[in-house]
Amino acid sequence: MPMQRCCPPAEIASDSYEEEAALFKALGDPHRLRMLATLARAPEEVCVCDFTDALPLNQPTVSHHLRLLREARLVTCERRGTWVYYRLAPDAPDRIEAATRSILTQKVLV
Amino acid sequence: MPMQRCCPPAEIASDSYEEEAALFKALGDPHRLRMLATLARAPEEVCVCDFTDALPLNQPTVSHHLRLLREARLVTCERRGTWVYYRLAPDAPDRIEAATRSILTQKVLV
DNA sequence: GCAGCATATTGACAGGCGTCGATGCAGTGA
DNA sequence: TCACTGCATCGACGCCTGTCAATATGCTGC
Repeated sequence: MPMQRCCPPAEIASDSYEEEAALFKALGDPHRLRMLATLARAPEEVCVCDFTDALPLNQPTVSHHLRLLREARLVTCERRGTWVYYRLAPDAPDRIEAATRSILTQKVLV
Repeated sequence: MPMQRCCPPAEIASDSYEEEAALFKALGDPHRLRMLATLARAPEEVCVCDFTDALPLNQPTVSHHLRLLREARLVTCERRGTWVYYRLAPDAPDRIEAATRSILTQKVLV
C-alpha cells in the first residue's frame, strides 16, 4: 500500500521578493537601526558628527553604515559646508510597511 | 574666528535594538521571504516537501532557511509521521510591526 | 595658495552567511 | 528486521559583511 501524500500540495508564492529582502537586510544591523531611530526621533536633521561621537564605531564604519542606508533609500543627505546632514527618507515608513504587507497579507481571492 | 558648530547636538537613540535587528536579519533573504509569504497565504500548514519541490534550492538549504525562521520565532513546526509541517507563528505579524514601530515611531515627549 | 577639519573611499582582515554533497536520524510499510 | 523515504545536521566552499587604519576629497578660514 502506498504511503498517503503528506497533504494537498501547497501553493508556493511566485514572487521573488528581492526588493523586500534588500530593504529588510538594510534593517538587519543594530547600529543602523539605532541611526534610523535617532533620525526618526530627531526634530530636524542629524549631523554625521553626532553619530561618530555617540556610537561605539569609528568614523569610516559610521560612514559605511550611512552609505548602506542611503543605498536602501531609507535616508537622504545634504552637504552644507563642511558638514553633512542626514534625514529619514519621507517614504521610509511607508516602504517598510508595504514590504511587510506584501509578505504577510493574505492574498485576496479573485 | 572659530567655525560655527554644525548644529545643536542631536540626541542619539540609547537602545541597542539587538532583537529588532535579529528579526529583520531573518527577513533579509528573498527565499525566506518567499517561504513566509507562502505560509501567510496558505489556508493551513505547509509541508517541507512543498518547499523543496517548488523552490530552486536543495533540500539541506531549505532546511537551513526553515531553521533560521524557527530560531527567529517567525514559524512553528510540527512533525506528523514522516512529514514536518510548518505554520506562520501566530504573533509573527505583531512582532514585525512592533519592531518597525520601535524604530520609527516618534518618541512621545513627557 | 596653504593648513586644518569633516566626511567619504579604499584596502585589508576576520567572521558570518548561503549553498551543496554527504551523512544521520526518525518514521513507514512489508 | 530491513529497505525506503522525509527531514535535519555536518563539513566544506566561496561570497558577503562589519570593522578599522590609511588615504583621498571637499570645504573653511587665513
